[in-house]
Amino acid sequence: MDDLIKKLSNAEFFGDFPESDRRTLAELAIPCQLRVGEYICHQGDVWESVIFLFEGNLDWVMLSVGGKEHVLFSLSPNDVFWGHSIFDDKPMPASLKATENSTVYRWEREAILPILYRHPETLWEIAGMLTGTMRKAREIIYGLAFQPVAGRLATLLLDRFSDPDDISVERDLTLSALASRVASSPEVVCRILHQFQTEGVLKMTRATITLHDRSALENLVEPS
Amino acid sequence: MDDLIKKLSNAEFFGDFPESDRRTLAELAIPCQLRVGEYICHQGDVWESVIFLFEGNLDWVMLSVGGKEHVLFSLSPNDVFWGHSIFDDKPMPASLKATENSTVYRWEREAILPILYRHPETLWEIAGMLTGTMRKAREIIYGLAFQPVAGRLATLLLDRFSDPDDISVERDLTLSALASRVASSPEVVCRILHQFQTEGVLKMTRATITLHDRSALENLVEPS
DNA sequence: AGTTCTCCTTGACATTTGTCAAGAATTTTA
DNA sequence: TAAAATTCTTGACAAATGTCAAGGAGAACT
Repeated sequence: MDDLIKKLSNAEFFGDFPESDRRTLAELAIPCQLRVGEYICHQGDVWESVIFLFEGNLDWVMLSVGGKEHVLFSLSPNDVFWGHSIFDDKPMPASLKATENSTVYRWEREAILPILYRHPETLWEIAGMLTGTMRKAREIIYGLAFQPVAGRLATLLLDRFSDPDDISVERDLTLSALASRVASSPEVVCRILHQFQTEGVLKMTRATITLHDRSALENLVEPS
Repeated sequence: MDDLIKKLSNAEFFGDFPESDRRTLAELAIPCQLRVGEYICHQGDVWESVIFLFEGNLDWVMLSVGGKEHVLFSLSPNDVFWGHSIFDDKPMPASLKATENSTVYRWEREAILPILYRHPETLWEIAGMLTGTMRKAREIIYGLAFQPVAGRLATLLLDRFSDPDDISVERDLTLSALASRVASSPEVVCRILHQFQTEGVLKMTRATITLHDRSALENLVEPS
């Protein structure tokens, strides 16, 4: 419990609350343990909750009628996520799925609203956060509308190699996982990665990917 | 001026304000006349404004490096649009372009904030509106990630034929305009429309499109 | 009426992407 | 350690889409 209060002090929105409010929050929090593959919210459900990801990793994933998945973004420890339904009472447009065993604390809308009302400036922060999410969505649309799979994959890789000094990263995502992030198939992703390797852009082993030519990837993003 | 005040009373957000605040808003409003093809805000600019579309039509359009355009949605008369920069001071992710000669009233952030602060509940409405925009974005991503061009076009047509009784609509969008809404090319759109016609789904003349088989379009949306 | 311009239409072709299938490599489970 | 399951890899092929080019049809302008 004290652990939660402490973590909340570094969280978005709640970090600026007075200690007493964080204590109240911690008392009201509903803890949830999720195993890999489990969902905390399902696309289509009305889900009027806020969650704080204590530990683990959650993917925000869209499911198609045909059974395909598209992962739009991930939540990392310390992230706060506001269910869409809180703001408009409508069903959730995607699902939250655990990709690791995760610990989550959840608040129902009715529980958290009274606390929120004590901090009107938080509403501005929420508007800012929602705007940020819209910007992320815009980037995804841009990629899908204007870029081929190779370009989207390049963007994804550059994101993984965000530290300019780190030339090597673990291959912690399977080809299927990569594919569901660039809206393609594992086979196509496999081919493109090997093509990158052939061109000397990177080198793969089963466990790692080593980047040899960062600028080649950067040029792939936004070519034409 | 009185005309503006009257129209504002039917607008989102401002409609619930007391008359006096609407009057203040009208006084602070900066009127803008836009001719077809002109922009009121450019992708990349920091644009801390709110606008009210008095008359005309604006497209929210994304520009690619390669010069292509993707229209995500349109604003109609009486719509209120909040520039992203208002909430996070960052550059706009897309542009607003007039597709008809339009009359717009604009408020700078600093002008409108004091009024907004008098109505805290408006911030909830804004959060709801932002959530609605995110839902729209989600639909676009869904279309791009999971549906072929024909499916996206079917969605667009069904939207135009929203009234079940109206079997005929004007062809007010050129093939290029249609293409930029489904992220494709005019040629492909042309072919698909003619294919629809061949299949008896609809009938085109130069001026109108007549729908003959609504369910065929509905089945195209979400096939697999 | 004629010219100019934009838009529509179509064919042909290249490129990209999706899909199926099969086998190899690796990891997990028993 | 052996068996089972998953993941990776590749080839072959089909389908979807993009692009170029050329001509026709209509609208706008002079």
